[in-house]
Amino acid sequence: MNIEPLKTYFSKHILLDEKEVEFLETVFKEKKVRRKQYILQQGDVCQFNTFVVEGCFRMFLVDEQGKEHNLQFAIENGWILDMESFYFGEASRLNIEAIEHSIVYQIKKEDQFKLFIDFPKFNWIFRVLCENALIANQKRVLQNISSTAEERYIDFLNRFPQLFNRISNVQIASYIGVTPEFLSKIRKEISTK
Amino acid sequence: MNIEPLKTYFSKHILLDEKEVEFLETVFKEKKVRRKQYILQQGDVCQFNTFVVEGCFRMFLVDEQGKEHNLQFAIENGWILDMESFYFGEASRLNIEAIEHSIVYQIKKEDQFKLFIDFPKFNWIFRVLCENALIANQKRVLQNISSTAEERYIDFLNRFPQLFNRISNVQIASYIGVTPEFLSKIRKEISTK
DNA sequence: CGTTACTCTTAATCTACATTAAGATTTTTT
DNA sequence: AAAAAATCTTAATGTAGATTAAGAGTAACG
Repeated sequence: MNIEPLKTYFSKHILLDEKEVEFLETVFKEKKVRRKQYILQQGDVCQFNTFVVEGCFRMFLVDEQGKEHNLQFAIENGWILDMESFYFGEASRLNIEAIEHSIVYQIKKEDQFKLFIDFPKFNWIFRVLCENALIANQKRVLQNISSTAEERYIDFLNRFPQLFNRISNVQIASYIGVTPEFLSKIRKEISTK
Repeated sequence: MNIEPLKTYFSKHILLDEKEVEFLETVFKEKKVRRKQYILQQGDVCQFNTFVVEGCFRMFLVDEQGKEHNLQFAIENGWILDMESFYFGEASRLNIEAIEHSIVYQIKKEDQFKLFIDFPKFNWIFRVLCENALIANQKRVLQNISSTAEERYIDFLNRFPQLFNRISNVQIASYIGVTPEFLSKIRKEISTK
């Protein structure tokens, strides 16, 4: 399998030798996912860690009232999975849906462990990736408990400018934690400033 | 230095050999911190990753209006640091304050890297610790955008029963993202149910 | 041991955001 | 190209939680 995009991605973090690239080729599987298809449904166990080569995904929770809440988006060069379900084999409460026709590479838990054990370099990379994700997540928590919806929206636009024209305001509203109606109001206020 | 508590802690995750324990003894430094003392002040660079042996800390942000927002608590066997500042050497926007008289072990960035490089085992442990922290943080984000303050409070009590009698409601309110007055109202409602 | 500093509560008023509903517009599917 | 589905907006009304203020209780410190 041709894993050129993943090779390019990892090369930005660390130098890979031939053996490592070869191993990546054996453990990652390519998958095409059409718009609106799910790669994880609540109730199922998250079997794969997913690297997005092309396209766009969202991971969301459906609450008791049936409302959806977006936890994360992932586009090119991003990773997406329910870590808890993936590592602990528990049924997931989350869904991952393609927002656009997409191409992903997926790796199974056992292969990821093999990767960490046989090539500690990857354990290092994934630690760093996880730390960066945690830093970003902590900022989001702080923002949720200290900022207004307008501030959160403006910050979202600054932080994910690539997403602005790719996803609907309904999805952005769900990510920053407001209703689409209220986001519409915010956008009007901003535009008349 | 006697790092028995840290040895015990790591032993729960993985078996340590003598060389590793020796190394831990050379890189971790004990520090006593009195109640209300800061081990990190906003504007400074976070120089240490801190393991709590005894006592209790909170990490918080002070917003433009001077209000404090608690991002994290740490008690016995917990870690606390501003990762972004620690790894990237940036000035921190966060504060870490002792809520009780405490004892901690601290490690500097260079030593932590040495630990990761010389003993990949620790790189593994810290990846796992980080993944667990990320999982917990993502749950908190989801809760912030999908649950009421009352639900968040009840969940806090269930998740951190050890903290309930150790920290004030003011601090809990700041963690779940409401004012102390509103938390008081919530508590009243719960008690009359 | 007294004093100072926090904590907790109650209540009145205020505001950010939710809900409901409805119509116009755009996008997607067939 | 038509039909169906989803998006975006506006506006009226409702509510969770903030603000302000004030008093009583508790803990901390010199």
